[in-house]
Amino acid sequence: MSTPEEAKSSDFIRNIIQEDNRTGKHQGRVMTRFPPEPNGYLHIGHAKSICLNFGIASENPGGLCNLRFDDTNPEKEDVEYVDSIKEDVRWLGFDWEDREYFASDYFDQLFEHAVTLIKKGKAYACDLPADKMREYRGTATEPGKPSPGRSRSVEENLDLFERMKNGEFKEGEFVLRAKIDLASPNFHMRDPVIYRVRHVHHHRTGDKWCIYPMYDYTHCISDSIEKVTHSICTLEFEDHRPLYDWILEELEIFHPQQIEFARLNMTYTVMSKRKLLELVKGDYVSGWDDPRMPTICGMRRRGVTPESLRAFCKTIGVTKFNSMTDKVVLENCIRDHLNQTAPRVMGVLNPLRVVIDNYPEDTSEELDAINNPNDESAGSRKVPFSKVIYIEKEDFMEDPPKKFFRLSPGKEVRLRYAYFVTCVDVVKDENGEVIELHCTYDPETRGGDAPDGRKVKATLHWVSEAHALDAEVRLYDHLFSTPDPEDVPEDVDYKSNLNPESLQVLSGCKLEPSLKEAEPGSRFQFERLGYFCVDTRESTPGKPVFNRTVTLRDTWARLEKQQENQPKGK
RNA sequence: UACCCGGUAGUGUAAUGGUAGCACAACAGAUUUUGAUUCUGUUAGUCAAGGUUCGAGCCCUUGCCGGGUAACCA
Repeated sequence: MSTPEEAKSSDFIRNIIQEDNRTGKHQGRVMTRFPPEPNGYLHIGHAKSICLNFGIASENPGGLCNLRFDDTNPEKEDVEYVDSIKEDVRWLGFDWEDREYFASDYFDQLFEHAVTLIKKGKAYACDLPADKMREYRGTATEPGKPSPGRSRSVEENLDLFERMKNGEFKEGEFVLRAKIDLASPNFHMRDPVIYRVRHVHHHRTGDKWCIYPMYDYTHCISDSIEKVTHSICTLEFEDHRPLYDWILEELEIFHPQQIEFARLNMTYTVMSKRKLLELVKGDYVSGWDDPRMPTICGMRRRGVTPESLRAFCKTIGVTKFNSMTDKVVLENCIRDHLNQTAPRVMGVLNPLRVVIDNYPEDTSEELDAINNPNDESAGSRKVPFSKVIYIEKEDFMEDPPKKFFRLSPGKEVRLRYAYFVTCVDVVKDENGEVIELHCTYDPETRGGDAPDGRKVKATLHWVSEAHALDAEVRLYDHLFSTPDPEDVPEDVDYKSNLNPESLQVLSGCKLEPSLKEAEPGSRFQFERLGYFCVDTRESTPGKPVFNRTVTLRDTWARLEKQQENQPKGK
């Protein structure tokens, strides 16, 4: 028996591993790794990779997944990113125990292996400048031509590489190249650079090195050192696999299998680190953790749960096909989990004052409200009710269309957990805008049921004016207004697709008083509206701030939209 | 352009030569003190052409379409 949570999910990668286990390829051992470069914050695409790598490890007996920082480019990397990555992986619910590695920890071994390659005549020092090297590499139809350094002797190469390490050369003066095949149709095999000179400080190794290994060279050896059995990466590395294999074969060391899968694309957002960094640096968003960002920290701040992110990753699957996942799939996973776990409360975002004419003055009463209909153990709470309350502006229409069930003159509705009320008067300001309603209530309907069995079509949420907690509420919409913001003509910047209305800040929202004690980060369902959480950065007891994580499904809004689209409706 | 990879309902994915299934979306209905949730039902798919086979989404060939690669980034 298996619960839905642990239901088996299979994909082509898991199938390969299963087959390897069956044939005893690695004696049943399964070792994966999550290898981020610490040059940015993790986003939901990384979550897919994290869930894949850690998930596979946990599904196999004795399986392990390492966290390894691919930190071979000190110019772009920083400890700030290292720390955030660790926090995000942990928050997502995964544990790498003591297996926290850095490619930079392997710099000595990497150097020795390069010496081995040189001694085998499989690597050489090359002093072609970058632009010349590009030229010498050839084109799609023409093979590359050998650089002058290609024929250097082993001794000379050994000496040159040693001097590169010792800092005798300026940046760009020399590189170390693998000697493979200048005529290969695969450009990565046309004598790729494996070491370059960089006189820069590294966030971990300090000034010890002035030569740094390249990704292709570093990654396969790092995997090998860690005895990774299955090295899972994204599709753009497919063309690198022959190089990955070549290096390990020449070095005659443990040979992991590289497997590529399609990275995640999602509608209404961008996923490239470069673009996300641009949005942060250009102040298009408030930071990496802006709740509109697809970053893990952004979604965390928005109120998304790790459970729903994991469920999402399971839902989208793993393939080699480039696809675009609809954002509603994510939203659905979020609603799914929050619906089970979030306590219900009442909050009015756009308050409309309602005076209940026949309710006694200077008194109030406490009504029982259920905390979570999906979780009996969540219990109930008391909500204060009094003569003046607020309801949502949207819940009243003076001249309602046919299917509008909510409040309008003469209509009776239920106030959730309270009473039936009937609208008897509408107060307007000089502009004709409704500013206050007068209602009467039926004392017999206390708690929300009519003893005479009469029904109402709508139940409204409300907050007592005298007891209300004032709060700021931030409503978020898609960061971009088009489903595929990167799909722009060549002369157009993707940022022109930024949604100018992605953030809406509401102040003077009225919340039920129980929310006074809400901890930063805690999540609630505001009944009939959506899921909200207390902002972890800017909310204070004196000035509470709530973020809307996601709306509830809203059939009425959809109907309204349909009517708008065909104004000829009956 | 050369090379590599891919193409299954609107979207995301199963089917390892043997009944094309699931989820989301959409639509219709039931229930409902959240127009939520829940439940039921409906719509809708193998890129194309040829070949192999008793049998092809799956294998082969060609074409079409999409993506990737051509940094001293990862």
